[in-house]
Amino acid sequence: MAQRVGIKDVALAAGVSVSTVSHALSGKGHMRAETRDRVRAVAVELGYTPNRLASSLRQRRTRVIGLVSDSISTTPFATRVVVGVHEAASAAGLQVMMTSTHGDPSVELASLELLASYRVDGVVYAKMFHQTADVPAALLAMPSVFVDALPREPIVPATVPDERQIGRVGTEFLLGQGHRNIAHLSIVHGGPGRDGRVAGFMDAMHAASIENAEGFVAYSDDTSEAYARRARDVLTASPRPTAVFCFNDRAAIGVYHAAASLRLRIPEDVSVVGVDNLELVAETLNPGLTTVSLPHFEMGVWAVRTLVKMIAGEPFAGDTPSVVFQPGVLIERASVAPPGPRVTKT
Amino acid sequence: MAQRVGIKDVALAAGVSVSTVSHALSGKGHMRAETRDRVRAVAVELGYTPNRLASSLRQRRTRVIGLVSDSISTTPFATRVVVGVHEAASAAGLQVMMTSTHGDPSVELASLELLASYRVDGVVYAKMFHQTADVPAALLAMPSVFVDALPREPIVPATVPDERQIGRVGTEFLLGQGHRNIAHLSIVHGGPGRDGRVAGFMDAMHAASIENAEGFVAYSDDTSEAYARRARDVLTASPRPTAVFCFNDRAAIGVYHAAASLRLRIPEDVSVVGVDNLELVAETLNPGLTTVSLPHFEMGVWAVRTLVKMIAGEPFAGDTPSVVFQPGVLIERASVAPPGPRVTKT
DNA sequence: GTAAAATGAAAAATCGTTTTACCGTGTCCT
DNA sequence: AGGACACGGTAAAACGATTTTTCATTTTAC
Repeated sequence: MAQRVGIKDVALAAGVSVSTVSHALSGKGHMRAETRDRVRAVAVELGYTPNRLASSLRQRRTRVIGLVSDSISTTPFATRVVVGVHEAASAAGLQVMMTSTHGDPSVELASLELLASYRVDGVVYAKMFHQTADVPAALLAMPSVFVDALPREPIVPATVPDERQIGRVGTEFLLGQGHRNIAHLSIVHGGPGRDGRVAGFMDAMHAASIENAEGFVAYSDDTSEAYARRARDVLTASPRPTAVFCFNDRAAIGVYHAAASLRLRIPEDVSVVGVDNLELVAETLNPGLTTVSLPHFEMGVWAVRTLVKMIAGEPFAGDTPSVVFQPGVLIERASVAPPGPRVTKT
Repeated sequence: MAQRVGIKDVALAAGVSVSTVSHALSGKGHMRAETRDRVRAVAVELGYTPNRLASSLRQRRTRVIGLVSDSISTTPFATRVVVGVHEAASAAGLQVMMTSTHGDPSVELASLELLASYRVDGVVYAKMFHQTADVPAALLAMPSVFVDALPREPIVPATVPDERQIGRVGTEFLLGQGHRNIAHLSIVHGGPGRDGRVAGFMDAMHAASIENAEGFVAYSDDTSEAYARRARDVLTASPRPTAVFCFNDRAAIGVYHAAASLRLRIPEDVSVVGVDNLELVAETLNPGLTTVSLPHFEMGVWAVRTLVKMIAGEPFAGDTPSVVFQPGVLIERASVAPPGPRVTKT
């Protein structure tokens, strides 16, 4: 009882050699089915628990992947990536070792070295918002994938949200409901997310032959209060927009507050669409917020799937595209109605 | 370049034996400082990365702990536990391997066996809401701690929220603001969380010499809509309560909706206090929700700290209390004001 | 009937560390 | 003088598996 039972004990009890036990359990070498079954029976009877340390040491693979993220939960997005990674890893028979770096490069380096010392089979390198990032040298020593970040040099596969499509989808939904005078409430300090969504907004507006769409874009700081102030400007413009497409759900909160203070009803007087699909927010708002969900879960899944391929086969070769853009999908709730004086709430 | 550099290569390059390298790097055996430094220098020069698999195999400890949870993110609480566990683990020089069981006992068993095969030094067993749970047999083989769950038999240390204190704190805050007619909106199907908070509510009311506090408790299903309906009943009672203490933030949302539909202002006409401190919700609501935060982060931290002690010393002995109750803390926002006709908004 | 090939299982090497035992040499103590 | 002990270091034995090699039997082929 003192020691755990090992392959050696099983061998002894079954009256065979340790190599035979190893083969029997892994089903590798050829052997009589009778022997195999007997060995396996003895193993479960003895309560044998394999030692993955020994196994990994010998096989030079651990079936563990690393996940280094600059945050595991300061935003719900990070959490979704984490969940996606875990689910896909679990499906592939992999465990994950997660480290959080708080965006500190020295912590990040330490994390990567730590993961290397555990000999993880690969690492998912995730950022918590869409950006361009350098590839840490330590990453090149092992299979790795970027998530929500574009490597400055295309030496590592990456996946990011298709911001332009996201901007288009949100806008097109409003256009489809008959809106023509649509404002876009965006942010002043922005990266690929901001630019892509603005571009997508323009795409959709132009495709609907609406001129001068640039004029409908307003820029704000990224806090609810700033959004609320800026939204007030937008909603007091003349002619007043019948719908607002927001950079994110926080901006949408700002619009709700501004609308409340202006005694405008949502969606009767103004429709609003967000981006993020923060469930807690979208469902807390009254009425529920229609919003475009960001593909963080999907990015996490994609990341470990391509990591698995890289681990198995050629390291980041041929058919693996360098970067894949994941689409967002529109989640309909109750914050959008056709424009016009008629109230269309069911 | 083909192979990673190991302790052997360092030994060769430094002209010493592998045992000497091992001692030099770990600082264990006695040796001339000069030798030690030279070996270390060679190690960094060669870019030596220790192999924790080999080290763990030999030392019979991995510096990895397992975290098995029935969910990693279906609620923000689970996420907070995860963060607490990671932070405390990182501070103690431990890595964590997390598995999600979706509450399925067979998955749970598989998870525990998997973690055992990786020879984790211990495991944190977390549930996503306060409950009493059986101790899986597989857990007994290694140091382990329960989080947000009381083991049916006291053979494993555990930590849970101090529900009674939480109920008391929320209620006392309202009493302190001068409220006397306080309703408690609770849930019909409940476990320790429900009972504890109701008891805490009673405690506070009785301590304020308010009779018949039971009469102020209303029970609802745990959905926003049900809460809203029940809250309507509560807010149309006569005399109308001047404040509502809610079982959780979702119930508070229901109160907000009911208040809106009854044209009651918060906090001027009715004050509300929640429990959970779901930041996204509390800050989205208008006005911001005053609520009692649940100690999930702290429970995660406590769990790995006591796990560390168990791993180091005597397995769950003497001074370790069997279960510790973590207090909640009141987070003040804008949903509470003194009662009475006067508007006291600053 | 014998050589060659296939089979089933055991023995030995290996993965990269840590740890124990040990070996000289020199110092200190009694 | 002689034992104990510190020092600085090395060799070798673990740790618990997998994989390669070896070896003794059968089977198959001619």
